Amino acid sequence: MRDLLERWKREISLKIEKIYGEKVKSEEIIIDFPPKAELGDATTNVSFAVSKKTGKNPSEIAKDLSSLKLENVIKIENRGPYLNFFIDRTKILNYLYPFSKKDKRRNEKIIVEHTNINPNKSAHIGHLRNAILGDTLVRSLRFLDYNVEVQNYIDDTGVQVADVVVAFEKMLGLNLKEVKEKERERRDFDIYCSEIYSKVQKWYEDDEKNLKYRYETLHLIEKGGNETEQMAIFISQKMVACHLRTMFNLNIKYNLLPFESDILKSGFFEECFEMMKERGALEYVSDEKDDKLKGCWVMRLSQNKEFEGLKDADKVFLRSNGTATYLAKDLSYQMWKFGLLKKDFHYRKFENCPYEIYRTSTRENDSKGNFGKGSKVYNVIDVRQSYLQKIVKEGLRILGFEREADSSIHFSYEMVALSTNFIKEEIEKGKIEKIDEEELKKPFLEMSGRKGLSFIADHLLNELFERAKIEIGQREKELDEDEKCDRAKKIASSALKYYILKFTKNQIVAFDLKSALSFDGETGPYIQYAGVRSMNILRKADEKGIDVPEINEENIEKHFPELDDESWQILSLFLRIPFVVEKGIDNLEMSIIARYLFEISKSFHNYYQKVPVIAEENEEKRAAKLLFVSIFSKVFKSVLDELMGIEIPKRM
RNA sequence: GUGCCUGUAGCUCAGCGGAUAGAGCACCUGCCUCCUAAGCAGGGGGUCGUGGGUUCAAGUCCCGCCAGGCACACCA
Repeated sequence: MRDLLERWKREISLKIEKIYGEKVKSEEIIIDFPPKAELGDATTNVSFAVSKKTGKNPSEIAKDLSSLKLENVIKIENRGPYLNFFIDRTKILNYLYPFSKKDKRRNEKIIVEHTNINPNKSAHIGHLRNAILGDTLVRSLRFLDYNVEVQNYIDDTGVQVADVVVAFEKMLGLNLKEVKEKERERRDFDIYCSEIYSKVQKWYEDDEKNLKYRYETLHLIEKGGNETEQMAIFISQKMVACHLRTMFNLNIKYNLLPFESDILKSGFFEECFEMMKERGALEYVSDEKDDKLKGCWVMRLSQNKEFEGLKDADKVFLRSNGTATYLAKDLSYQMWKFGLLKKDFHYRKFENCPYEIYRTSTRENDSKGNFGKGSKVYNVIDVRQSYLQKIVKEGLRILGFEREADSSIHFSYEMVALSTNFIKEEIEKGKIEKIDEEELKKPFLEMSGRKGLSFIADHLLNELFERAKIEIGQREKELDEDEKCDRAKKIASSALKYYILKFTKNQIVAFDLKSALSFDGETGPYIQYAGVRSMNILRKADEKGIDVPEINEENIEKHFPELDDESWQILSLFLRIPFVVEKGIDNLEMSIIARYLFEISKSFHNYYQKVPVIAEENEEKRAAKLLFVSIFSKVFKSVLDELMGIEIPKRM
């Protein structure tokens, strides 16, 4: 399709030169899609550009240009200043998905990092937004035939996990064996850990003396070779397994789990630190100086225009106690992703996962792998970390890695907050503790683990699942449990994904349970239902012994001249798929893709209502319609799956 | 203080400088003997926060203002 449009542009450019003697380069010509289907399959407003050069009336120009002859175009209509193109329907198979995948993009590897949930808490709806946006980006890139590696970074060091260990060992007095038993008892181990993590925070507040356990524990974990370290490893592994399971339920998968502890042990930081020093990018704040940063190695950014006006433009890289800051770890990791470090991890399979996934390792006998070395890196991280992402990028630039700095893309999006209406309902149900009245006057509140303001991903998915089961039960009384669960799972997952994806990235999602649980209107199930309806028609045809023409060029040439406009208009929407996906990626706006799929569904529902297929009396026309439905069904199903990981249930 | 984001229908939100400003929800009216209504058709409902500017054309671009949110740690 893209090649075809390029050829059109060249033709249009030549024609303009021939008529007016003015040159409008083919790159300047924009071929777009008209706002309404009856206006054709493609459109251009090139007349305005010509008008600018010649001073002629744009509508006149459009009229002159409508005499063009373009490849596979059956009719060109001028409507006011616009030129509308109507494509030869019998040629659609050349441009329809599955497209001939001949792009030369395979050599390039793109790395997408998303999800990144700390292994001390359960996934909440904020993490869902991250994972769903990240996964849709990954799917879109793969759809356009890019080679993509998905990484889910695990921050298993630092106080987060240590606090859970303190909770088990010191607050609850459990040893490793007992913790393992606890894990076997509770399938929702992540939720249990979140709970005790929150309790241990209070435990610290109640008696400051308890804080000493945090540092003792941190020290023991760092030193290694003891049961405390073993417990920390056990907890983070199990937590990660829980997170992977939650995301797997949404059809979201990863290729590699880089563990922060491995980054530290592999010496990435030291290598990066040396390079930074060599480039003179770091400055040591000497102990003699009366500076609050004395004893630290800092990145001086105050001279940098980008960072003007900051309160404090010096970022600590190495703390005065000799440990690396988040910035330092992140920069080292980012460098590794681009293959800029000499050092590399070892790799081994991560067990406890329903599909094949690797984790980083520092064990000498684990294998070498072909991870990292990307040419472009997308980091899916919410907008609150923009500042740090900017510094990481600047770090690459300072080190002279201009290309890598430019190829480091922060996919930033707004947070998920809780709508106060929802919070009020939860307070009434006793699920959330009472909070300040003043706070409740705002439209939404940021989630906070400390205040207990959060909504757990698995709980939401469960509510959706149960609701779907009820709806299914109302429609089909005698359905076996397995089939019912399978359908409910697909419906719940799509409802959740669409709910998140329909928002643009800069819009704060003020989470509201009622709209999240909706299956009507602009929702995932609505989209799935369009697919189900197309299958219903085909099934009915089969039951009645009506022949559905096979999808091939011969049949299309034979039947499509009989095709009604309504059918064609839906197929015409399919022609835009690669352009829509590309636009989504260029703008990092996944809602474009989601809403486009909703638009297609809407046209099909409309068609289903308006156009009888099986009941069509004219056999020729019926064959054409059935061929259309068959194409719709196939393409729609594969596009939904590939772009959003949404599967269509057998029936709804 | 500096920077980023948001402001469009009662509510939640779409709207890459171009065709009559849209969708979903909510409300009202119709449509199940039909390819199952998780659907369809129709209706009411808008000074696109505000004041300037650029343009043949501005909800969209530029500047100012107002209102909300976020970020700027030896936390990640």
